[in-house]
Amino acid sequence: MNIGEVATQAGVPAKTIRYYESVGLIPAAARRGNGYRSYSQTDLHTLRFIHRARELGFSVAEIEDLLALWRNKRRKSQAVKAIALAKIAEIERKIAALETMKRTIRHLTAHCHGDARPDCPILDDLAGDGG
Amino acid sequence: MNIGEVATQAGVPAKTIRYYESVGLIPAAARRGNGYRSYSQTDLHTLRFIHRARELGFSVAEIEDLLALWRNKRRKSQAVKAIALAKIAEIERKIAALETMKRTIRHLTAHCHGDARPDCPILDDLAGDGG
DNA sequence: CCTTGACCTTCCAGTGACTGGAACCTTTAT
DNA sequence: ATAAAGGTTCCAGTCACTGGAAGGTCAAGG
Repeated sequence: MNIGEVATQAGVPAKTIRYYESVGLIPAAARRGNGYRSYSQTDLHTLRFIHRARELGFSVAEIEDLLALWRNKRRKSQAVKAIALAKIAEIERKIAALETMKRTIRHLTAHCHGDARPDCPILDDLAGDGG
Repeated sequence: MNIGEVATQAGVPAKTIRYYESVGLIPAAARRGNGYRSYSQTDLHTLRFIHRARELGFSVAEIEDLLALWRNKRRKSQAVKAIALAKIAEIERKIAALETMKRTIRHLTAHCHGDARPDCPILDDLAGDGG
């Protein structure tokens, strides 16, 4: 497969695949006589793995670890589970931070008329007049 | 005030204040004879406004709009409220995406032994074997 | 007078994970 | 012959800083 086809099949832009290669997340692809990159089913499988992990919020660095574990038939499942649980904790922290932001902004908007008048407690509060 | 003091008072690193100036978020500060930047109470007030808005997840571009509205005594409060409500919607989208990630990862971990054995449904699922 | 240290200045480079675009080559179809 | 669609490389930009180098300024202490 050329890069375009594997990109379509894996759901990852061709440009991004070249980027993954450049940063060493995937090994350098084999080349055809014309210099085009050539991908196998295994490469496609790996790219799909990466795509799914990225969707789930894993960083490229974390995916490197995950890929090493995936390829290592002797890995311990606890190593994988630890990464997943840490990611859940991180997601929960992010959600909590966003909930706090949301509550605060909602609170600000609650007292703003939202009409043609200039009076706006949102700006006053952002300025620190109210906290 | 020198940049260090206004930085402490506003809760924004000096480096970040110079950055804000360089990207035009704040006007170029007045300079003393020795070339040091000099800040007024108004500048401090603006920096605090920016700090608080950043904490609440507003981008620098959005803060530019908010600052323009803040300075404009004839603004309509609906313009401010619209930005705030759009931000709430954006935060809600982010939270929903994170919740989906969390549910999926939690689901993956639920079937992984997490022990010394290599068998790991997390990796199998990431690879697409199960979805 | 000299030094030390804290503060200030500028500018350049790096972060994460791409993405856009230029300039060019190859293949396929018309 | 030519055009379109694919491929190649490399450089620059995104966002909001942050780190660091190399140097100027200021107040206090010996």
